[in-house]
Amino acid sequence: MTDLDAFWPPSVAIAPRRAGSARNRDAQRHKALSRDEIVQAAVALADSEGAGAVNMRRIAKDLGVGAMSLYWHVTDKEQLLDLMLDAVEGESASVEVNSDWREDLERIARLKRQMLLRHPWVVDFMSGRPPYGPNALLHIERTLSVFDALDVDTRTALQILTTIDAYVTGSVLNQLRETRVEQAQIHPGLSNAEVAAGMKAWRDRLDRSGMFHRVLRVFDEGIDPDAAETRDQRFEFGLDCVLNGVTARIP
Amino acid sequence: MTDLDAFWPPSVAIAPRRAGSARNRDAQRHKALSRDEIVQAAVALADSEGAGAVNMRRIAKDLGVGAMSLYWHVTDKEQLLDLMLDAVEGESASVEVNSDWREDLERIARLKRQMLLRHPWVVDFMSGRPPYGPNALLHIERTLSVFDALDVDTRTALQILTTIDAYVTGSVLNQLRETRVEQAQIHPGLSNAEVAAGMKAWRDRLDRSGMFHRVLRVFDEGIDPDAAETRDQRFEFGLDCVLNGVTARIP
DNA sequence: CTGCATACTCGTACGATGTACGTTACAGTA
DNA sequence: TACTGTAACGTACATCGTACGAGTATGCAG
Repeated sequence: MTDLDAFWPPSVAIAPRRAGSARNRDAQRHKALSRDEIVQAAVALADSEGAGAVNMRRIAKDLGVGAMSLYWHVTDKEQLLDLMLDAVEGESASVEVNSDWREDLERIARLKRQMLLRHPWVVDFMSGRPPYGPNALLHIERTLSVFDALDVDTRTALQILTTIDAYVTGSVLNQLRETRVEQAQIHPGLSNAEVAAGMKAWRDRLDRSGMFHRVLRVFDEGIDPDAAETRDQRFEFGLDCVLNGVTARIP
Repeated sequence: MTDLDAFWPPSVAIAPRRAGSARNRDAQRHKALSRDEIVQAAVALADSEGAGAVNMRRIAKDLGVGAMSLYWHVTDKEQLLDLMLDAVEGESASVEVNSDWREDLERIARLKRQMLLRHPWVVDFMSGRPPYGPNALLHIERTLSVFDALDVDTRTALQILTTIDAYVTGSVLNQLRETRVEQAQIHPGLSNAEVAAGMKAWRDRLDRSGMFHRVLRVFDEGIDPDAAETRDQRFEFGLDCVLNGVTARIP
């Protein structure tokens, strides 16, 4: 595995990894800690306990080391988050690309969605973080190859990719807003009947105000905009729209 | 102005506002604090100094009040963030709707984008928060009216709206990833030449690895995927794709 | 073997933050 | 005057990021 750290853009200051030089790394193999290990422990923690559980002391404990030991390998918690994000981007960097551009773009979109659903904390950390880490670049390189055989200029190809990416990201973000509120709701331990009663009371309040005729139609037609069963299908609906629109840009 | 608090869904526990009853509110008018004031102060703070600056002590100081006074009107920081989000959703709730559905949907999308760019902290707080506050409902009600004269079933209408919303949100999120890294970069005070040199060195590193032929094409064609000048135009490209795809769903 | 530099590890401590708890202040009522 | 409900607030504590510097292990030069 090549050292990908060299491929961070200059706008991101990724300090060189502090791991021992090749000469003495053998001699110190009994030392467990390395930057990659820290990143993976942090990812595992975020996966299992959510973004909120990610703190330096806890990561250190999971690794069986002191909290401050981490700071030899990463400069910051911020940098660690950057590394975490790029690490999971690597999961979809080797997506398969065939000859049918539409199928390829669909596969890329679904793969990215699955990645985001596997690591829901990504959307919590994403907002202020550099978008072009090494693995993200690998992913872009890979997905650009979809257009190799097509007569599409580079700029358009890139715009198509970012359009799809925007849809996928936004879609997962919305989905997570739904599911997390649901999960938070399980906690108080209400019976199904109580939940239904709560919904009905809400519906009636909206009704009495007279301001929500159309929203009530959604309600009364039995459409649950957050229904878990239709989540994939709703994603596919939007993806289909986006790709249909993209078709016009591809000869 | 009606009291919109009644319209929060049952999955969200919004405690009744603690403001004095109508009877004695007059008598205590000299007391400054109210929930709305707190929310507005928090929004103003987030607007001017970013999501990171939002903390209870600071909000209280801006209001000239003790930190713990806020907790009479708000149960949580979490709840305050919920209220902040819904408050800014209200800004686009009264979007104009005319007869041309495509123009309407474009206007709605642009308005939401402008709102998110005006309040960039929204994307920082959005992820785990309830999506259907009162103002969000008003917005949905309003935008559903686009389909009034069209022969589109409710479910499809809703899916079209969430598709567009997903694109807009994801697009702004990606844009903010770009701009924030740029702004962070201004700080060290490098000269233009130094920045260019850094970019060139990065390009050469990518080149030497031989793994990034297509990414380098983007580089060498002078395409800056984050160029500020083309940001609106890139948004419009994707929006156009999405709406073209939506057209197939509308008779 | 001794001394020393390098490469790490980690304990302590400080400032920032959310907020539980209890107290204080004041208005209205009786 | 005494009592009650509303609201503001001061103190204190747990949790977090991390600066600082001391401690330890290893390899090497003499």
